[in-house]
Amino acid sequence: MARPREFDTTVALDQAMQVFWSKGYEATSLSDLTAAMGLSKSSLYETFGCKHDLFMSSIEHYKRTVSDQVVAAAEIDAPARRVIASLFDRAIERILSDEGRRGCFLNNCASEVAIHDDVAGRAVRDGLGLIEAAFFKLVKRGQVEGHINEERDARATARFLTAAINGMLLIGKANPERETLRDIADTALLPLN
Amino acid sequence: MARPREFDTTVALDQAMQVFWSKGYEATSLSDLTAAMGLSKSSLYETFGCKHDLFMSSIEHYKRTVSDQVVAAAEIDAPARRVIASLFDRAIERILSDEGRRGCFLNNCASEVAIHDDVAGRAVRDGLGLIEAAFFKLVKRGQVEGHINEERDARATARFLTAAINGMLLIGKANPERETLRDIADTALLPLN
DNA sequence: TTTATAATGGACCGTGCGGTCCGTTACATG
DNA sequence: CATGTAACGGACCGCACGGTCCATTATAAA
Repeated sequence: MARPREFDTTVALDQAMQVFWSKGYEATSLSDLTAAMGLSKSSLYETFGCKHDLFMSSIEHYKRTVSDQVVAAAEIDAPARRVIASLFDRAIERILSDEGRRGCFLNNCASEVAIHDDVAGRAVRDGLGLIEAAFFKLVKRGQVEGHINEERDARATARFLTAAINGMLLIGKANPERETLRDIADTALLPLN
Repeated sequence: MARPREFDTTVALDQAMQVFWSKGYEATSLSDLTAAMGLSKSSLYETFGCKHDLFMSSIEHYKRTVSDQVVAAAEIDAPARRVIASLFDRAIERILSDEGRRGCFLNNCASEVAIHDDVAGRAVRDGLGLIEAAFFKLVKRGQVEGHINEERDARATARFLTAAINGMLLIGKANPERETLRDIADTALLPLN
């Protein structure tokens, strides 16, 4: 009956997300998107709607990806405190790789559009909530395991860790130096004592 | 001989900075700038050069402003630890005010342009260095005064505080809730113990 | 093989962009 | 008052943007 889609929608969405992630919303043109996704404007509009719709879908796609990774990390069979430390370590390595310098997509979105774009802002807040939830779980577990100070409020600590890792990613964009990032990560873990 | 300038260059530069700060570089048009600055395109080009030149001047203007404020704060006649805490408090109040939700201009620039624009990136790094330097001074003083743990490395702590306050500002953009920000600030100060 | 159908490429549109240019204006000087 | 000069407003330019539309194409079903 119909000509079948020659492209994988999820793959295309991922490619769109990569572009938004690297360039930001405003600086991304439809040409950038169609080039990266390998389809024409008409197909893009047919499948994903307008630029802003696609942007929102990209955020949701990122949230899915991140939440998968973060849930996976939270379930790693190692002391929770170690897992938290390794999340910071991994973030450092990512910043120092060329690809990682673009930081966290949610972070970028919060910075660029969260104030002016309520819809995107809410999606970003939800996404950050996923990260906070993962940290919360880990902090709780770490307290049970005895490696994290039980006097700390787990919610407050999780919120802090979310802010700290995002702050580190941000600093890393302007100043991708291992020593600086190491200092930030090491100090950020002190409140766990 | 010549018709004198009817506007104050510094004031106009400040107005340009406000626009870039609120909207970001890409989303700011020349019309936005001329409207805010109260002059025409030709005068803008005559006095400030192209959009990117004006953007760089805005960053420098911000650095001057910030460094003034920050130096002033660092010199306040109060225990350094208290000054640090009040810097976080002030940041929280600013985020919760409508105007403050746009965060820190350097922070925004780091997020939006630091990766793709080397010149701006370097200026942003310098600016963050000013903040780090102010924290460094305060930490050192706090250690002498006996309110900050002397075992802490002052440089590492200053770097951490810079990342933490910027992380908090970032989270505040997506989630401007007092309780969350309070948690972040309180926990961020624990490494001083 | 024919037919119905939907994805496709690319021409096309109006708009607003960053940037240039020049005639006009208002003043400091003589 | 006359004149030289520099800042000014705004018309103007080419371009790329986001978005629309439709003839063409390839295929699954009959």
